[in-house]
Amino acid sequence: MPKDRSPTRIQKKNRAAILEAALNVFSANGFRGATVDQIASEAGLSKPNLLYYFPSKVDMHNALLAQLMDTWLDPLREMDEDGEPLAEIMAYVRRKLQMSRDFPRESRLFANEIVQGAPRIHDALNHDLKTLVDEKTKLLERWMADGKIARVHPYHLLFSVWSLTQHYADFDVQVRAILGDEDPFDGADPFLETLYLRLLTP
Amino acid sequence: MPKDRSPTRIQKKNRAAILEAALNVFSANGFRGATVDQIASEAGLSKPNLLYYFPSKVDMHNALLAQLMDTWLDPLREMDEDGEPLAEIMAYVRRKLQMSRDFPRESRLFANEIVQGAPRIHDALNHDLKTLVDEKTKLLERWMADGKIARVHPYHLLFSVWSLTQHYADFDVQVRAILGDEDPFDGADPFLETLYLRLLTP
DNA sequence: ATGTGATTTGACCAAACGGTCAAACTCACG
DNA sequence: CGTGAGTTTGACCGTTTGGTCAAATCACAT
Repeated sequence: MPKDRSPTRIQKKNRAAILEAALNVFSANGFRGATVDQIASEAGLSKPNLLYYFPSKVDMHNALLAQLMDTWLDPLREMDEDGEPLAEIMAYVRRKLQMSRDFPRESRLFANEIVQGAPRIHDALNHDLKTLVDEKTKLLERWMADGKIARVHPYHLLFSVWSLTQHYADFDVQVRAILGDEDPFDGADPFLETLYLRLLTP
Repeated sequence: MPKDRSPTRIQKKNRAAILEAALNVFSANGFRGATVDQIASEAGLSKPNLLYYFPSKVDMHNALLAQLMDTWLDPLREMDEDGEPLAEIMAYVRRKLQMSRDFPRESRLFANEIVQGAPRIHDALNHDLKTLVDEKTKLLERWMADGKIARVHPYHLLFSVWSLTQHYADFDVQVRAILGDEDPFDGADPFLETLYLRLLTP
């Protein structure tokens, strides 16, 4: 087992390679669908070598989810109470859509986990996510009370942002089956712009 | 193996029980995450007995997906070109949301399949779905050209309906983590009503 | 009741799985 | 170069998995 000391050059390289491979395999097959052999082969390492860096399959999965949770909530965290309300929300939507474009595997990792009941991240949902969401919905409600944006159910407003943006990553196969060669994001960007402008302009 | 003749009373009962159990297990764990033993135990039958009715795990999964594909596309099929455009679309959204409420397991079965690249229903997406969608988007474009509804990208309009409605079934755990005791659909219904009214009113 | 086909099951199998371990190899550093 | 820690692996283990099979039981038409 690698020591707790500062990681060696080799440790850094291999840990990164393993997490990269694990992300590919977990996001494409779900936790139970992924096999350690598959991750090992994708990382270019032997199976025992993998388990030398991560004691078990669950550990790899946890490492990915933990590392990801923060990144995933960042776009919402950045919504600024001092900014122009409508512009802040539109920017949030744009950041979320950008994450679906740039990190589709991460999005599918979450989707897999949540569709199957989130057995491994239930706590994070009820604490980290719930806390942040409650803070930001208060902000949204203030903006609505001030007449800066139209009145809608703030929780469902957030749900709509999540579902509309993550759809392009999670249901990519379906989207491409319909669109053919057309780049999904070329159309998604102006569509969401229009949608939220019409929905939220007071 | 049961004969091809007209199914006996016992065959009907057991096939139904198996599909019901399989739907529970597949939708909660994905294809690879589900085990035949689990389905058998949930159906109250022995494993060999299960495989007497369905020759393999894949066959159970296929039976579910095939049986489901039609049901799933029905709400869109019912969108009537002779109806009032805006009302037709709003009714479609309501039907889709109702399906998320009434058939969350079916929704998650699809979600699991598509998030993981739809390996088993690629063809159905490219034929059945694509054909129906192309037919209905032509209708939407006609309505837009006639000024009956606002101009938006028709494909992305359909994506938005799918993602916004199915979100309540597929991401149920997350939605409930945020909403607490509040019934998700109580808020979803008026929210989507408002959203599509504002988006599509010309 | 009896015979025939439909139904059910305990015992079993080979492959795939997550994980272990001792032995071998490599690297960095004095 | 030598040495000790860090790294790698082939062989192996127990369990789980999808699936098989022969034998036993059941349902029902005659």
